[in-house]
Amino acid sequence: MSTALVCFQNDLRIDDHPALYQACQNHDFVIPIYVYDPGMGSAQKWWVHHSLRALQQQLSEKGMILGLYRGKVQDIVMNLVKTHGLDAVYWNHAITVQGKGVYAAVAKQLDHMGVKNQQFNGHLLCNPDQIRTSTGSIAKVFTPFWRHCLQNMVIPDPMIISAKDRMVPLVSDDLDDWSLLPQHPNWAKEFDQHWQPGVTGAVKKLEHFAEGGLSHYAIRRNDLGKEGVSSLSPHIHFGELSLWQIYRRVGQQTGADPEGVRVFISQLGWREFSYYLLHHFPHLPDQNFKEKMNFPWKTDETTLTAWKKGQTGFPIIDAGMRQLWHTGTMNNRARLIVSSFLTKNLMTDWRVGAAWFMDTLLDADEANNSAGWQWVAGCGADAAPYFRIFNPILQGQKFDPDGTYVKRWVPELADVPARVIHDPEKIRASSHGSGLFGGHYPAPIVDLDETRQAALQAYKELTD
DNA sequence: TGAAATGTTGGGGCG
DNA sequence: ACGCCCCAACATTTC
Repeated sequence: MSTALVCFQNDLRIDDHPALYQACQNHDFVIPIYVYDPGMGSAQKWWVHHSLRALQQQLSEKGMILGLYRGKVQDIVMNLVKTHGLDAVYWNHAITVQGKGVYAAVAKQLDHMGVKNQQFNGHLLCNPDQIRTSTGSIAKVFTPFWRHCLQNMVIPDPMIISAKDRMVPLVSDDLDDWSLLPQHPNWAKEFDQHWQPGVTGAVKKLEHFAEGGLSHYAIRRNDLGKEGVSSLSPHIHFGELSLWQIYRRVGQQTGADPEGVRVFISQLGWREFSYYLLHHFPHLPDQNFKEKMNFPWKTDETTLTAWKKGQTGFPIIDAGMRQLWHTGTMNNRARLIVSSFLTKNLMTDWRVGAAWFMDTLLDADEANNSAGWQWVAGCGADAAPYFRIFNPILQGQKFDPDGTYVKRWVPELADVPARVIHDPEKIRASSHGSGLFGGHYPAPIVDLDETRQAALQAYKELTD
């Protein structure tokens, strides 16, 4: 009789889980474990609590009991291996910089002890070591990278595990003891109106999107007032859906507009590109990808706090930041607008914005978040040119023309006509302006034109 | 996955 | 009738 350990990370599913699948194929008993990382963002702690509950249930139905542990992964794994005489340890490749280091050490020690250990790709569509440009260098531009991926991609058949014989539970933590849910105050109280963590909720979202929004995705993804996006990102981040499952599902959707499918799949491509960059440049989260773009960042706690709280006086910015606070997510277009505003109009270091997103976004992801912020700040791979500065008024008028998005998240402006709602000056001049500014909605915290010119000047001096 | 400044064109008002 | 000017509307360039 042989027993294997399977280490779960952000792959909280049981199907299309290569490590779990192999363990179940090769061994009589399988012990799945999850080790908690207290460095996780606050919003994600809420998610992972519920997702682990769901995973426990799913594993239990297959005869497996999820062990929950805190502490150093290496100590925990070695202790289990020695105490229970385990025959093998399996896991999907770690995808964070820290996780890679941790698991490399685990593999080394297991090798040293002569304990079988195997790692699998559970998170990516392509092996990042196999994608190169035609000259053999690391790809730094999205389009050729993604074309190469699409050509090399192999989507495996579904990996479905069968039930194992039930084991006696190991001594492990109780999920409730981790106190992952916020109390006093419970700022996550609205989250469950928007989200159902775990595979069941993930599949519901995938089905809903494939049958509905997918066809119109190419256009509506930018439409802030409509539910045009898939909202799958937290489920993808925690690995409740495999990329292969998503890829298969959208490909099978009959009658879907091929352009919608193509654009949606290309979003998986941007994720893939971010992971590729992080794999080859482990400093992506803390250093400029383009080293020379070391902007003269400013530190201003007052404007930073206004940005975080959605009190900048620019309706589209405030709507985005409040959507983030209330729901743990933000429309991608809105992310571009608020991050351009923070880095360019407020001249705030992109790492400061990235840290706030890591703490508040349910889908916060080291690779995507770092690559995205660097892209906006102009120091990333295939980045927006430094002079591309979004005007929040124009962006609002363009992508939220009837003001639906602003009115939903900034209720102070609910009665302001759509014609003026994105422009603070026009609101002030309208009959609704009196009493609004300086009252319960803030006046703009910066002058758009001045800050734009200042940013251009600062960026220009970098290149001189 | 920009915005603003600058350049060009063409219709219409007007002397 | 004709040239001139104005200025949208659109295109191009620049940041």
